[in-house]
Amino acid sequence: MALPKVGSIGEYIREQRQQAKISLRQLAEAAGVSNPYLSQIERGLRKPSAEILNQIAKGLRISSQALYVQAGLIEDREPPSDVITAIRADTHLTERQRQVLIDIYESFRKEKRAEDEQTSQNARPRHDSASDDVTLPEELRAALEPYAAASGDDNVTQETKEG
Amino acid sequence: MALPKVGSIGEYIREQRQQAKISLRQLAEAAGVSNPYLSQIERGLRKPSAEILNQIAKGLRISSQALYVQAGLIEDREPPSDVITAIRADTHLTERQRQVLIDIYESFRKEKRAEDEQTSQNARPRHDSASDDVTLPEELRAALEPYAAASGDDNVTQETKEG
DNA sequence: CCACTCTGCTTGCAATTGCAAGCAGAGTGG
DNA sequence: CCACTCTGCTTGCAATTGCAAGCAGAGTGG
Repeated sequence: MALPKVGSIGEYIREQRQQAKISLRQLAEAAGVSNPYLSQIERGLRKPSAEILNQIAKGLRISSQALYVQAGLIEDREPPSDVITAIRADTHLTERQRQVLIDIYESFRKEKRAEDEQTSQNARPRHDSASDDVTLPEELRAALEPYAAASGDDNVTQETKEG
Repeated sequence: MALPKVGSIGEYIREQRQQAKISLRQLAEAAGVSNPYLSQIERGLRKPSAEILNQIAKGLRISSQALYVQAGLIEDREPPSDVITAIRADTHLTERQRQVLIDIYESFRKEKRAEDEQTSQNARPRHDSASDDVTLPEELRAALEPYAAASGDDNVTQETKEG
């Protein structure tokens, strides 16, 4: 169960190569690997490094991802459906930024939920403003205050608020 | 230019690990590799196989793709902002909430990029305190003002900025 | 001080990768 | 038939991976 089917990567490469009507040696050259090695990879006798895999994908002009998925190295297209998952997976953010985004998102969710409940039965006092209101709970307002409140100064305070 | 920087995969792993506040041995165990090997990978002395890379990604609970991109094994042609996709697809948010989240996210991205350029020179750990400044550009501060600053005013603007 | 437990790193070695060289079979053309 | 050129495969070996064992330093607690 652990390994999807590591061996099948070779078969897959061979299939793709034959479909492209190119010889083993041709692909080997295009991919920058030796032909014996490619032969062994296709037959499952060798476990190519990620780099080699990538070069082969280039040589085949197929998506590297397709190859990695076949190799069981990528979970087959992680569904980005979940906002939190996407945020967590986003390497372009700092951990702190991630946390803030998630906090905001969750507060939005809570708020929206409460709002939805209101439409059926009256639960909470609500702002007059009809559709567009976006409120943040107190804790989050506090968290955002440094950014939203300060208007005159560009330099955000260096105050460290731990934990 | 083509290759981002193959060696940086190790640094990237180390960064992610330290950000997650786990020790080398802990990650090694979580990833199912030996601690000496992980040490060598992080320092760029070893070129891990695709499989190992995948396990490490799992251990770090980050996207395998992010790691492959870092390793220069995937062309990163994919929009790295699955976050935006996820936000757009989230039916539990109001349109206004979505817009705010996306705005914040994008400003974070800009900020992080600038920060990375700064720190790319020295491979040192960042500020010890995780208190990293999370700043928002002026336009965003303005956008958030109604929520963070004042609580009484309902008069949300009707201006629709079609994007 | 001493024992214990973390931290990451170094060493030495079996296992594996990756390739140069070469083999056998099929096809082409003189 | 013979020479040549494809096809993919096998062999043997240097280079590399990946790990068990162990080291040194820092921190904790008796």
